Order: sequence, then structure tokens, then C-alpha cells
Amino acid sequence: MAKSHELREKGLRLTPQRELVLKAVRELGHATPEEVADRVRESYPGINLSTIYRNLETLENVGLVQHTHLGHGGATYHAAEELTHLHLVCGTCGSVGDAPMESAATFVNELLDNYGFKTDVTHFAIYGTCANCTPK
Amino acid sequence: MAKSHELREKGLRLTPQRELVLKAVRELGHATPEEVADRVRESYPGINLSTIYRNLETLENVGLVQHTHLGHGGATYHAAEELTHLHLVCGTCGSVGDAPMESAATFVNELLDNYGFKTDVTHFAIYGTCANCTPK
DNA sequence: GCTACTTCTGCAAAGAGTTCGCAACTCGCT
DNA sequence: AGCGAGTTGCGAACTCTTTGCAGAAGTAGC
Repeated sequence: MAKSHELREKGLRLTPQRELVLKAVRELGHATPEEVADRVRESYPGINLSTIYRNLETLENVGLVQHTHLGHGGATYHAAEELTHLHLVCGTCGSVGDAPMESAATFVNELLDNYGFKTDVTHFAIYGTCANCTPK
Repeated sequence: MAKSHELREKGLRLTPQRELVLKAVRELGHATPEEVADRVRESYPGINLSTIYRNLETLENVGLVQHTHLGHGGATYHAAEELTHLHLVCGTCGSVGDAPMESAATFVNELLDNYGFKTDVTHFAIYGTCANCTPK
């Protein structure tokens, strides 16, 4: 078989729902469960929300996706391979921007040196006001 | 009157519930609505959760408290005057540590220079693993 | 100190988002 | 093809938060 199913390699079954959830997360970059559901429904209308939640959880367990807290209350999911950037959430317009991890390198090192705290900068959003919303 | 009620100065009525909510937030440092409720109930057992929520919202509107997203889903409230530090949330043990804002100064400046993004570091937690949970 | 006005509280119900139990289904091994 | 385990769908349950309303309490004026 040419396709070495990454899902199967993780010990998971290869169901259309599962594949679509993973695909949706990858395509969307970052998305709430609800957004993932909408995307999946485009090609698989009957999918149930519970299935989305369960698959996100499962995929997270095997390390293919990860969740972050971007906004108010809801978790946001990412494909694991995209976790190379920070999330800049604008409190005014709600947009989510990206910045490379290196921006935070010195910050992370400082926290590690001074507090022994190993920061995972990608897990939470950086909150503030984006360029567009900042009055010049 | 010696007591220049800060609440009244903001145009709010001075109710025992309101005062206790504010006091609880100040004493707790950072607390979820539920924790605030528990604290308030120590001296005012009958207080209703809605009242907590409404007061937190009201106090936030007048700038006496502020909320942050520390963990999974729930908002966490702070007294405004305590917003001088970052929150280091440990993903392993769940503890919340503090670090002075200055730690993030260069980071903040970099984001501002490169992306025009004005960071409010206090609003979201910094996620990672604390010294205690890091295997030596 | 009393009255009237307005805000605030308590209660209960409504909502949003997420999780759980269970029966039916289907994926993958043999 | 047949079997067993992992998955899905569905509905109900749950948690957290918000809302409407009536009664209670705080504040200002008299």
C-alpha cells in the first residue's frame, strides 16, 4: 500500500469521519470544534458533533493535533505540525495573527532561567491589539 | 466621611454583596467566579451565583477588576491593581505562578516593532511546566 | 427621618458548549 | 466471509453563564 496511513500507525482506525476531522483541522489552521464541524459537514453532512469532539480528543492523544486557548471559553485546535508559531489574538477585532516562535525565544529563556518555568508559548494565545485596530 | 467609597465614586451602589465580591477578588489574587463565590459565602452565605457574575462584570466595566483566561474555559478575575505580573500556568500541576511584567518587555517590544501588535501580556496566561513539575 | 426613585439581588428558567451512555455499525484481522 | 474491538450517531445529561422578572435595598431629596 502506497498510503501509509498515519492514523493507522497511531493505532487508530481509519474512518472517513476521522480523516475528515484531521483534514479540516489542517486546512483551517486553527479552528474551534464548531468550525471543524462546519468544514467536515461540507463533505460529510451527517457527522455528529460528538464525533467531532471525540475525534479531536483522540487525535490530540496521539499527538496529531493540539488545542490552544485563544479566546473566550472555547478551545481551538491545530494540526500538530503547524505548532511553530504564536497566536496573536486581537481583543478589538478578534482576528488571530501569527508570529514565529523565535520572537519569544528570549522571553522563554528568561522565564526558564529565572523561574525554572518551561514555557509552551504555542498553547495559549498572546492577547493584545493588532496593527489594524491600533489608532495611529 | 473618612471612607471615600471607591464603589460609589464609580457611580455604583454600595451593597454588601458588591463589596464582598471586590474584597474576595482582591484577597484571592486570581480566582474563578466559583472561587469568588465560595469566598464571599464565608461571610455572606446566601449570595447567589448570578450576583457574583453580575458584579464581576460590573466591576470590570468600571475598571476595578479584570479577567484573564488562565485555564480550561473559565475566566479568572483579578483586582485591577494586581495586574502587574504575568501568569505562569503549569499544565501539569495546574498551579499558577507569577512573574514580573518586565520579563516580557523585550518580547512585547519585538512584537510591537515587527507586527504592530500591542501585547497585553497580563490578559492571557503563559502556559508551560513549572519548576516543580519539570523532571530534573 | 421618611418617601420615592432607581438599582441590585435572588430565583428560576433559558442557553451555549461539551460530555456520556448505549445500541448499531464498520473497520481490519483471520 | 465472519468476528471482535473500536467508532459513530443520537439523545440526554451536565456545567457554566446569562437573562427576565418581582421584590428588596440603597440613595437622594424633602
